[in-house]
Amino acid sequence: MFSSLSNAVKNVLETEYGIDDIAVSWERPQEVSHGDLATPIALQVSKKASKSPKEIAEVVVSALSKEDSIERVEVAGPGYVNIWLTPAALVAALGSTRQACTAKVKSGAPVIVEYSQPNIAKPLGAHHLLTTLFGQSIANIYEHLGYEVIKWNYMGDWGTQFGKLSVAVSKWGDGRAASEYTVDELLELYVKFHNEVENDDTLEGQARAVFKKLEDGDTELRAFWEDIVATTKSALTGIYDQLHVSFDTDKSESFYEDKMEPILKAGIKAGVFKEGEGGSLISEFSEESTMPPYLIRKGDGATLYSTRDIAQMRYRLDEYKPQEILIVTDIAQKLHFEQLAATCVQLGMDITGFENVLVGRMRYADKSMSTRKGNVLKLDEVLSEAVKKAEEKIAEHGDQIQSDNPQELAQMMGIGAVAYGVVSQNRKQDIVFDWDKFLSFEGNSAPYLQYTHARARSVVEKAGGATQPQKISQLSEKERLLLSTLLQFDRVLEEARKNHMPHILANFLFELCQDYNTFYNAEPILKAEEPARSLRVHLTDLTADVIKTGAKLLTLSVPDRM
RNA sequence: GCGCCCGUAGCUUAGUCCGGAUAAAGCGUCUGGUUGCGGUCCAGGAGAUCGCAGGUUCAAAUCCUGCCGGGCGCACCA
Repeated sequence: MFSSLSNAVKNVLETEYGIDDIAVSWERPQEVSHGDLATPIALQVSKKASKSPKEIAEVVVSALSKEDSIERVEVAGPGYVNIWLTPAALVAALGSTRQACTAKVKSGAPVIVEYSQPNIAKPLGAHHLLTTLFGQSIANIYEHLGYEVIKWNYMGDWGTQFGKLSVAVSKWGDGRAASEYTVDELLELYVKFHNEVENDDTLEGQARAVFKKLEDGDTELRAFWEDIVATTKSALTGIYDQLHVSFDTDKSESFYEDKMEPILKAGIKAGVFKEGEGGSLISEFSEESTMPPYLIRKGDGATLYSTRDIAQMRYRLDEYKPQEILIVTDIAQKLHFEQLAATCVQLGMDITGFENVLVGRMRYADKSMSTRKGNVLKLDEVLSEAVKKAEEKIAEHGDQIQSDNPQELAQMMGIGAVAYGVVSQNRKQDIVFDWDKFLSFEGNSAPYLQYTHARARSVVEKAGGATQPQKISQLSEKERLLLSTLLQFDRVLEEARKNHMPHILANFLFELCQDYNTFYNAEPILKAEEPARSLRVHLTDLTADVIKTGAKLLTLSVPDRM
């Protein structure tokens, strides 16, 4: 429907003013009194057409007034065109919203989404929430819209940190086999290593030497490494399950162990990799770029994350021929990925589909989080605290709770509140960790969405199910508002996908809940006369479906009863 | 030093890419609303020189320049 209106506007602009290269944007007016749809197109083309905005708007209005779906259209303010659609057109258009609740059939080249990136031998920290949840949501939205998605967890399972851990275990461990240590114990040893460096400055060198040995194929170290990887992966699984996070592959740093040599050879041969200080290998960039040189190989011949990232880019392009590669990382890594991209281009790779999707950093109010210092807030602690708070909340409401399974509900609310706190915010924003914020249960929060969903489902159930409304000739103000919000759903999904911004979807769902609750309080549903009753039940049913669909894409579950 | 990001009601944020109507919400605060389809809800009030100063424009939170404040990055960690 929107596209037919857009075409009508485009046609008249072309015939009247010869303007044929403008995209017509539709907005949802802030005020109900401004109609269902509005476009500032007349203001935008005013200069090009050398006519006043109002004059152009009049022309657009007269063209649009011939459209069947339009009840009323007028010029407003400085030159806006405001449109009121007919009730029949509005109700008919709900079909596209209903369709948007079902995942589309997948087709086309795959989209690789890389996110979470935990380090082996370390527990997930609260700060991993950002890349993990934004990545998962972005992947979910792509998948829902019919893209073939490869969800990729690229774990830090290689590198000098392994040398450090090996040194720490042999120096300060209690003699147990490597597989016997828990992740938390491994973290303690890792932290101890960094503390001891202050007393013994040979430790760093030892760690590097041990990693070099591992990389050269030492079988004992290899077995040690495998034990640690297995321990960490099994610990991660539980926490990912709670967050509704899952992956299609976890090909990690070690996977590229044997894929770096060809890259290094080719890069040297092509003259892209040059000798740097101390026998190292670097790539350099043009002066205009202002980027510092990129270290590809260390002076001692050992590889780096940059070496593996180049090999990984090559591998992904060759193996999957993806249309997009989205790597979700925090903003501190921006320079690294710019250098990576420039280096890949120098090596002749076509990386047009690559984007480093940046998320903000999470900080505590006072100290910055650093695994090396051990002052990390562990994610499992955050989650269990959230569930505990939800349990208290449920107990407070006692008799009003209708859920059959309060424990499951506490999980949904607690984990949901934390996840919503992350995913409802612009991903580029830094987040200062604050318990009150993460355990918010009122207002713009996961439980608000969950409550509204349960309420709507309950109404539909009491109505005996929803049916297609017939012969709607008029709409109340609240019905119209809810309806036009519901109609935004498919466009919101596309916008969230295109910009890799899940919070656009979260904001929409919140607004939908507000509009539904306003409607619910203003109009009787079950006691209304036909045909209003069937329309209202239908709107209620669709609202519930949209909330459930959208929430799921954001990793949130919503209960039918609570 | 060079580069990047951020600065919007008391607090937390949306809006900035692509300039347009009276800057939009949540929390907090004040006043109201349930013999009712689920009150974890709803209606309303107060609360903002959009960090500061210039510039471009018919029109600037949005674009440009400078400054201030906060954060981050800048080769042998990832």
